Amino acid sequence: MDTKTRMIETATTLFQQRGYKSVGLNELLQACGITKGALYHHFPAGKEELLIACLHSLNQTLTRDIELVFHGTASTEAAARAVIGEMISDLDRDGTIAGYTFSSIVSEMSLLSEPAREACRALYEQIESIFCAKLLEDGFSSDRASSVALFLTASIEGGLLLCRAQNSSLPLQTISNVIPQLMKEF
Amino acid sequence: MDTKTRMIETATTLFQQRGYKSVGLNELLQACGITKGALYHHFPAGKEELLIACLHSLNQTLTRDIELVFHGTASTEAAARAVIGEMISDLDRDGTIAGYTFSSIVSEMSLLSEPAREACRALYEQIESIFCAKLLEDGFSSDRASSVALFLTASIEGGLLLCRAQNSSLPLQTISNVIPQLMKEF
DNA sequence: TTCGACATACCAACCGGTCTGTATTACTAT
DNA sequence: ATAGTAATACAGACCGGTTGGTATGTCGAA
Repeated sequence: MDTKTRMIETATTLFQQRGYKSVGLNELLQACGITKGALYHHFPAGKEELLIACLHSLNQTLTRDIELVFHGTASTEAAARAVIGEMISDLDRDGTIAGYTFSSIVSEMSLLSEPAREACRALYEQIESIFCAKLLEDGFSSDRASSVALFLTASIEGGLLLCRAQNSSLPLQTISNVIPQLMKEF
Repeated sequence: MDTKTRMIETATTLFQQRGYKSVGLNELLQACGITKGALYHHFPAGKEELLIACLHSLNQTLTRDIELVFHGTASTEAAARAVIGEMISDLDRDGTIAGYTFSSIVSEMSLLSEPAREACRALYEQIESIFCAKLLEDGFSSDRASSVALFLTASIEGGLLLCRAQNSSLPLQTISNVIPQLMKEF
């Protein structure tokens, strides 16, 4: 794997786990096994440009991962619960959340960097659109599909925050169990 | 108002808006209109001790504010929507979210400081317990009440993240509209 | 005259970022 | 085919500014 890709992948995980400011440049470089020369060669604008690159990369990774799960499941409900299930087992195994969230980046950077905020917005939009497409397949109306998609995205991201605060995967488990109720047409 | 209280109130808002690391000590002192002497006089352990104090203070403020709304409304559904309504008008007025959330602190500090994580956990627990009590009043079973309370907390906090990313209050509006569905007994 | 409540000067460590040096690869002119 | 050159891909020393934190000084009230 080339240096640039390795940098992005390593940095993405660090940023997801601990946010932007908390991850120092030197620590980042050490984790990637590179030097400042390499960083500023590939990302002339420095740390923030790397962050944006990480968010774009995350967009593709996340899209691929989620769509993979979605194509293998029947309903949106089952798909959502499968996604949450993966998050739970990741969390129980590693003790930390990285793969599916970027809440730390959103909350920290939305007021600080407009490009970063925009990249986060696009990421959420992408996730919502995948949920939304599946909901339409399930026969939901366009309006309700987009509402429920947003609600799913929000509750999963919020659930992750609760997991972080409790240092446990139970909140996500509860979220997963309540989701069916949300899916009922009426 | 005495110095210590003023410090806590000012710092709380800053931490809520931008997280912990992003708020520099000097900036904090300037915003509070004090000097380092005062800070380290009242909080010998420094910045982190101040953060913990902010979280404890936030716990009381939030409890009071939410309970006030809850006592004035009939159902949990109406109460939750009223709380969200306040968040929306705050957001539309100030352009920034502070009063009801601490997601930036959770995601940034949960791995970094155990006391901070614990304080955040207690905060969420407190919020959930208020929702839960009202749900029990509404006749929900104990199990369902705590599940729904957690779900409400998560989706509101997640909705705030979406608002931050979109720089708009629309996500919370949608959340508010979908909540009734969640409340239906079945 | 002691003690709480600060103010202020100062500090080492660290921050993100720049600069210059160098090895390797790619291209090109003869 | 080969010598010359330019561009790429780093490495690592260095920089000014900022960080959180400390030590000492001041001053009014008890």
